[in-house]
Amino acid sequence: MAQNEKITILDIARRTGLSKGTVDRVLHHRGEVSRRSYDKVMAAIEELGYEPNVYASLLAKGQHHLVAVLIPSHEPGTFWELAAAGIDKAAESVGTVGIRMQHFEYDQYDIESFRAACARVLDAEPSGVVIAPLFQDETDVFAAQLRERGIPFAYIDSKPESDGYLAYFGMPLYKSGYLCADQLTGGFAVPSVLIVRIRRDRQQQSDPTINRRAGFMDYMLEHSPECTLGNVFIDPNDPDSIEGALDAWFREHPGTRHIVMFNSRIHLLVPWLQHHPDSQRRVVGFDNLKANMDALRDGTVSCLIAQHPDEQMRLAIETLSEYILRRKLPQKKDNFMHMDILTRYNVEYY
Amino acid sequence: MAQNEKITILDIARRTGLSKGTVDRVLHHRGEVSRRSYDKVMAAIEELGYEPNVYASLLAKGQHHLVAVLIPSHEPGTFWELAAAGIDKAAESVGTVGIRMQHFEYDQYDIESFRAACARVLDAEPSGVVIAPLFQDETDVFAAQLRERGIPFAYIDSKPESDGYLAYFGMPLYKSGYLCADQLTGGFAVPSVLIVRIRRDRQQQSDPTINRRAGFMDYMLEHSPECTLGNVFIDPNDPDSIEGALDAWFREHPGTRHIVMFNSRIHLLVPWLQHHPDSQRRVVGFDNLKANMDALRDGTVSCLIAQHPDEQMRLAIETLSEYILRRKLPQKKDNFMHMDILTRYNVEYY
DNA sequence: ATGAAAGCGCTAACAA
DNA sequence: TTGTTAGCGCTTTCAT
Repeated sequence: MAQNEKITILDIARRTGLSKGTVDRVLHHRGEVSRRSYDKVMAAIEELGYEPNVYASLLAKGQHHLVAVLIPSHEPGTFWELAAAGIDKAAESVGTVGIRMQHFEYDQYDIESFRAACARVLDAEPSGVVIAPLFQDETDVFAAQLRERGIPFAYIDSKPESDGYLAYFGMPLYKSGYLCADQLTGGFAVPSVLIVRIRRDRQQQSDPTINRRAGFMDYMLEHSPECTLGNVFIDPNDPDSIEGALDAWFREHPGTRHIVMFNSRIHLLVPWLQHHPDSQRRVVGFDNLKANMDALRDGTVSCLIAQHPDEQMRLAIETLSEYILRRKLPQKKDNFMHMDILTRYNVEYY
Repeated sequence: MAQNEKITILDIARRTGLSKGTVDRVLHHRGEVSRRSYDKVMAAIEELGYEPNVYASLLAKGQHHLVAVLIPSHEPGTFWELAAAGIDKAAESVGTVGIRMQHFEYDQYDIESFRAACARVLDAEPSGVVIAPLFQDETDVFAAQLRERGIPFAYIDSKPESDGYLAYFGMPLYKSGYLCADQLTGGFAVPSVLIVRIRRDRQQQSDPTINRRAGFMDYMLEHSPECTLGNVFIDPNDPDSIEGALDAWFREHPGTRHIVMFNSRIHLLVPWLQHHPDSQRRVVGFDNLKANMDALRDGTVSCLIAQHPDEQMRLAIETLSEYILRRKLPQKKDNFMHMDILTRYNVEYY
């Protein structure tokens, strides 16, 4: 792969009878070069098989790039905390190549804070940015601004409809719902399933789980058409209401043995589940939050579908780095990532 | 994390009243330095928070390190082909930091070829080596030779009892058997299970799956104590014998619905399974070989337990690189890696 | 449009 | 034991 002989710009300068300076100019397409010289240099590069020495280049320009990461603020124990952890991992691997990272957080329930964070990102003049987009329209606006400035960007977790991004890393949502249904039912027909959902108040905030729910529904339709699907809405900030809501539902439908949630909050059900044990019950949720994994370990939750958000972050950052440093485009633009099935028997090393 | 000011060896030379040369000497512990100077330099380094500039270093010494990878030869479609793929991935990430990779293959059924490969590795004078050890004793011998020469090494997939390695990356074998049993039975008691094994002829070749089998047995004992476990041995090179062996077994035990293999060869059963369809059957195997994943997709195999051997390889190489370049020890020496559960609903993006 | 030359931070050979 | 110095290959002024 790598050339064994080390051809330097000096070699190609000599070969063409030009100087290092001119060679450098054509190498970086920064004009001020006669057509004739340009061609000669290109020919020599081709002929000699020149490959730039990255270290020398980096050393000489002493330049450090900045990659900005724009994600919802990550309180401990939340999904975004996991993603944030990926920043540090990535920093380790690309930090050595002259890329620094800075993260900018916003309140996922406050569109204004998102706008403000975008502005701060632009002020920092990054060479690239990773975006976890929760507000569709605002993200499009921001993406346009980035494009205007020629700043490459990548999405993680989800992505808006608009194009122009360098890469996307995330879970295939529809299929995750399908997989979830299979794990919940084991492939057998079941009489009824309880879907627990978060009550979202107001706002254009799109529900990120609709696609997942659709996949789930389709699986059930195909494999368990007789199944009754019940919905219960809870308020994550009011534990009592959760107990109440579940009590109410089970009073009506005591036979339900299958419970599912499509977001990362399955851990909210743990208290109720523990007060009402049922060895025949199956509970499936999403994402490897600590609280969720604990519930898996003690058997309260049967299965979790997870996706290593830190890996997605790392990949996004590395892809961006490759592009920034060497203008290398990713192999695939849309990278749908593997969905991990977690049970009590394989959580340990996750 | 990263220092914002760039402290160079010149800074610390000035600070201590010494020269760059001396600073460099203490930085690389290459003696010829008075105790007094040494201390002063160390103090200054600490104080100023000096961090070496990797590019400058790499540029100056123009040296490229070699990491040797010693694995069984990887015919297409085998487990080791997957591991080998990780070499290229790692090459991408550490290649930019002055580390090249070279792999040395051996015949996993021929101890002599292993010895020969070891010799070739030593000849190449690598700065580090990754070993996939299949021959316990010979590996120990080789490890000793490496230690003698001060060459760091890491194991992947499995590791011998002896110490002295830098790191290990692999699957927790015993637990993988346990997990496998859970996936096979779904947690329910089952009447009988057929275990298909590879007939190994002669040689001290340790069976890499014994631990896995032990984990499996223990699970069954706990959850399905009444279960009958049958063993059938097949010869991977003789497809006809496979059909014959299975036919024979099922003639005697027509009620068996659970089949498992503890190595990566579950795909060998596909022809037989397809000729004898049974929608109630569950078949579980290991490793994400293409043939296995195909069988998963078409429903012949129910579940695969996999481990991304390419990731293990990548991690081993990166860990070695960190050590070679910066003498940085890995956080954990023994890295038991996550076991992935693959079903037809989540193979697609694996 | 092109060339010359001064670094970037570190290494290593050579002097002292 | 320590200091000096000439590169490593590339970038970037500043002349020309």
